[in-house]
Amino acid sequence: MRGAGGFRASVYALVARIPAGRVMGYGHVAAAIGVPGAARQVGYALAALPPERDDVPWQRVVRSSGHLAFAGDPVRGSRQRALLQGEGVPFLGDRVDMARAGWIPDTGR
DNA sequence: TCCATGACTCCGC
DNA sequence: CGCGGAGCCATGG
Repeated sequence: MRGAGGFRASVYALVARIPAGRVMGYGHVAAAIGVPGAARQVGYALAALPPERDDVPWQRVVRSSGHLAFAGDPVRGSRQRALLQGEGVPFLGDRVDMARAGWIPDTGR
């Protein structure tokens, strides 16, 4: 899992650890699994996320700026925002309040 | 093994 | 503060 022969597996495992009401940036996730700069691959991994992995809260992964990845998508975009708000994620207009909703694995907070 | 793609990020204007 | 371009790295054909 983590690291060897499973970049995507590491992403799924970490995203699955994100508690409700919290979010992480793509770059943060990549760095957390040991591959800083691979933010695009995190999104790519979630894009390839199979239906079986419905246990992975992909909606809790947003951009470093706090804006949603699907901001321009009227279908998935609105759904992601609805899911996050339903979990109690603080929003600042159209973007997430990373200062409060941002979650770091090691801190456990 | 090489080439093309992409749910991103940083930097400059 | 918004827009555009270049850089990055893993995955699939």
